[in-house]
Order: sequence, then C-alpha cells, then structure tokens
Amino acid sequence: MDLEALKKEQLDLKKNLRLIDRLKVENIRYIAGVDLTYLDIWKNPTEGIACAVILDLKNCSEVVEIKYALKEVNFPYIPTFLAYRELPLVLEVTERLKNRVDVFMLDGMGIIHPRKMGIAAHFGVVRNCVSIGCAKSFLIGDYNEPKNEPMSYEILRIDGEKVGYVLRSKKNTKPIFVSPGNNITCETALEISMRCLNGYKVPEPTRLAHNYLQVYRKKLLAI
DNA sequence: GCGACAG
DNA sequence: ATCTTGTCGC
Repeated sequence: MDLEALKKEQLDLKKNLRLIDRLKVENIRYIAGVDLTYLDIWKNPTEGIACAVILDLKNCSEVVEIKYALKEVNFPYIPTFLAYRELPLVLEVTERLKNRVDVFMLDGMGIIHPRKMGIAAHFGVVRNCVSIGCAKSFLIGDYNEPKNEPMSYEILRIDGEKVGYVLRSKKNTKPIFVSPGNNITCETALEISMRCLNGYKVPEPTRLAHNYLQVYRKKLLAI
C-alpha cells in the first residue's frame, strides 16, 4: 500500500474540517457511540464486527437504539492510518441507525493526529456530521499530567497548537484523550465527554458499544 | 538513525 | 484490538 498517497488523502480531507460548534450544547441530546472488534483476533483478524449505540443524554443511560455490522477487514493496523482499517465498518453500522443522532463518539483520535485526521475526524468529514474522538491511550502531543481526581483535565498541544484535552475520567486510572472530530470545538468535545462519564474510564456511549460487542461476539462464536 | 505509535 | 485469575487500592 502507498502510505504517502494516503497521507496526501488525509491532508486533502483536512481541508473540509470545521472546528466550530454546529450545534449548541443545550440542543445536543442524542449521542451515538461506535466501537469495533474482531471475531477471532488471533486466528482470524479479518472478520470485523461493529456496534453503534444511541444514548439519550438527558439521563446518559437510556439506550435508544443498537445496531451491528459484520465485514471483512483487510487493511492492517498502522498507527496514524487507523481509519483505513476501521472506517468501512464504522460507516456501515452507523448507516443502519434509524433514529436521530446529534453527535457521534468514536473510540480513537479526532484531530490529535499528525495530520489532524484521526478516525473520528475522518468519519466526521466523510459523513459531514458532528463527531468526537475519545481514545484510551496516547498517540501524539504534549501535555501535563492531569491531577489524580475525576474530571481533572489538561490541554494537549501539537506543535504548540491546542488540539484536545487529556481527561482523568476516573481516579487512579490512566486518562483518556478527547478531541474534536468535525463540526465541534475542543471545549464542547470535552464538555460532552465529561457529561457522558458514569464512573468508568470510558464514556457511556463507547463503553456500552464495547460491552454489547463482547456479548454479540460470543454469541457468534457459539454458533 | 532511533524510538514512539489510536485500535 | 483478546483472555483470565487473582490481587491491590480506594
């Protein structure tokens, strides 16, 4: 594969990024969490499974809709090119949702990326929707360690530019990395992510998508 | 050149 | 990204 060509594609997609709030925070109500796994990551790392869960932010626990999708995954995992591996399944599963979605939350980076085109930003540009990236571990950037208390956060910068936040979602737990995908600001992405926290490291939308995936996966393996 | 590196 | 049990800290 030609990674240089894909880099150019990412830089081209970047021109369509809109890092301003399309929605007022008070009007954001339905948030969809998306996650992905593989049927047998060791023997068969090519059978991907995706799950999308819509939550009502009014109580942050009422599940409005759940959808799944299965698809062959051929592109390998290469840091900074995750979208080329996972986006096809993410697009497929989100297209199956019938209910209203105000914001999509993906498991991965938004603009905390060498070319500001992490999977959440890529998805947001391709779908022209509002998206947020919530990653569980570090990829790139400079930041100070947030204090060891829930809701403590610090700015993350790349080349001196603010591109997201490092958020301590839970005490004695490594922080998560929050950044805008598309059509949203760093501040709103952080605020929405914080509002979705429910005592766990991972925000409810992607946490539930991940949990439902495990159940669905075991069900498939039992057949 | 070397190391680091979302899922 | 998965698996699995115990163990440790709040």
